[in-house]
Amino acid sequence: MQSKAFCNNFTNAPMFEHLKNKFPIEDQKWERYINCFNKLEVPSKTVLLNEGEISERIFFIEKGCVRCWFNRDGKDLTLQFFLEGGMVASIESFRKKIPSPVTIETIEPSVLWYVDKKDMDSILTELIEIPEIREKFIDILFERTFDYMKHFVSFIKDSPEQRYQNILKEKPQLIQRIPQHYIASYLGITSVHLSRIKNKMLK
Amino acid sequence: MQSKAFCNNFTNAPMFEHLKNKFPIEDQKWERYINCFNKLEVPSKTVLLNEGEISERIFFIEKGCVRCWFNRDGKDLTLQFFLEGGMVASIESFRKKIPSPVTIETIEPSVLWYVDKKDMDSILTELIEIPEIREKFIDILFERTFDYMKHFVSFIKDSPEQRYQNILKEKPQLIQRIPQHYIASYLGITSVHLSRIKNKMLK
DNA sequence: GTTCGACGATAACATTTGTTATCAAATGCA
DNA sequence: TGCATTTGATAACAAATGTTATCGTCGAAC
Repeated sequence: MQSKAFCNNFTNAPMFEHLKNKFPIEDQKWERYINCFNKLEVPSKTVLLNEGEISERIFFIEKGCVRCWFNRDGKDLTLQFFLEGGMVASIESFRKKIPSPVTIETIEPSVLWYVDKKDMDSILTELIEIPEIREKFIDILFERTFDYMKHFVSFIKDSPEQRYQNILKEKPQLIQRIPQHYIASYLGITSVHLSRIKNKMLK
Repeated sequence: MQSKAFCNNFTNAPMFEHLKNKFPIEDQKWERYINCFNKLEVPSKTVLLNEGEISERIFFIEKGCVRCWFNRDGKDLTLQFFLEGGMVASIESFRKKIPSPVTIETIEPSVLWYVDKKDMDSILTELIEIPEIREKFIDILFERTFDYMKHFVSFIKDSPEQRYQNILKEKPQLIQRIPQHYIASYLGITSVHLSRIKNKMLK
């Protein structure tokens, strides 16, 4: 009884509307899967995974913002941001059970749902047999890879100023919501230099 | 008759020993697949795919060395090198039938085998149904992604000098075989700067 | 053998970017 | 409200890296 109420509660969350649209799977299966999702409401600066730990959970973001970063000689280097609708884990650590190269941390008060690795593995094992879903997963994998490549290529072909303008054009929500020193770290420059760039762009 | 001789000829190539070890598939299937491979012997500086073209072939390297690069304001930016045993295509272009962001070019006289996209697609469609092979493909996909991430992370966390030393340690064959200005372009610096780095390291 | 082009080293100078320090404004919290 | 912390701007100086030009060597093509 309690489990059923639990389940209905989850089913109504916006997160699942989003997922159900993305993965059209029979309702019956969804009910089973939804029991593997755990809600987490956390304040800003909550660490979801520490650099060096092994990733045991994958997080789905219903509300808020998450940052992946690592430490290098005391400096804070940002690899990625995730917003509403995003799915985040240290995928290398999650897949290969090796220590995570990155820390995953909220930068806004956030509403998250997580799935434990063992649950996620069994869901995936089941779903991968369905050709349409399999195709979708492979697509997602490719898209992730292409995204990394794109970000990487932008590092070697564009100046920091151009990279900033790319973000302004393609992901303006990031500029609006994320503190500037994190943006600078994401662009691979110091916050002082980003200040200079913004100043120069005004003139 | 001719087709059979052709096939036997191919079967003996070192390339296929390598592939057969990597993908243990029944001999019968291999015979069919091997007919889709076409041998290509080319001199240095042969363009296999031009920036802007749509990738229609995937190349397997039996002997030689291949470079992926693109042009930015007349400058030559290198993304990757491939040596013997490597498999190269503009994967984004190959998968999505979009113009390739990179040029693919030999930098040594090379012996290659290529497979046309339509053949590769049908081979993959067949093989993806075999769970072990499917797992292997997904592994390969992940590994590619992790490689890109690693290379990318090294760009944001290491100095050019450290990146050069990483290559010296991890891929010394590249330093030995590849002209220095291509190495510089791969490291994201000018050849002048790489000269300075080497000079500094001597002292 | 001669010539031409590719490759690599080096120097002088220019530009970009980082470092450190200081201050002002905004924000969260008691 | 008021204080502490975070965030962002700016200046002065230092270090890293690019640009351009010159020169020497080596190997391939004629």
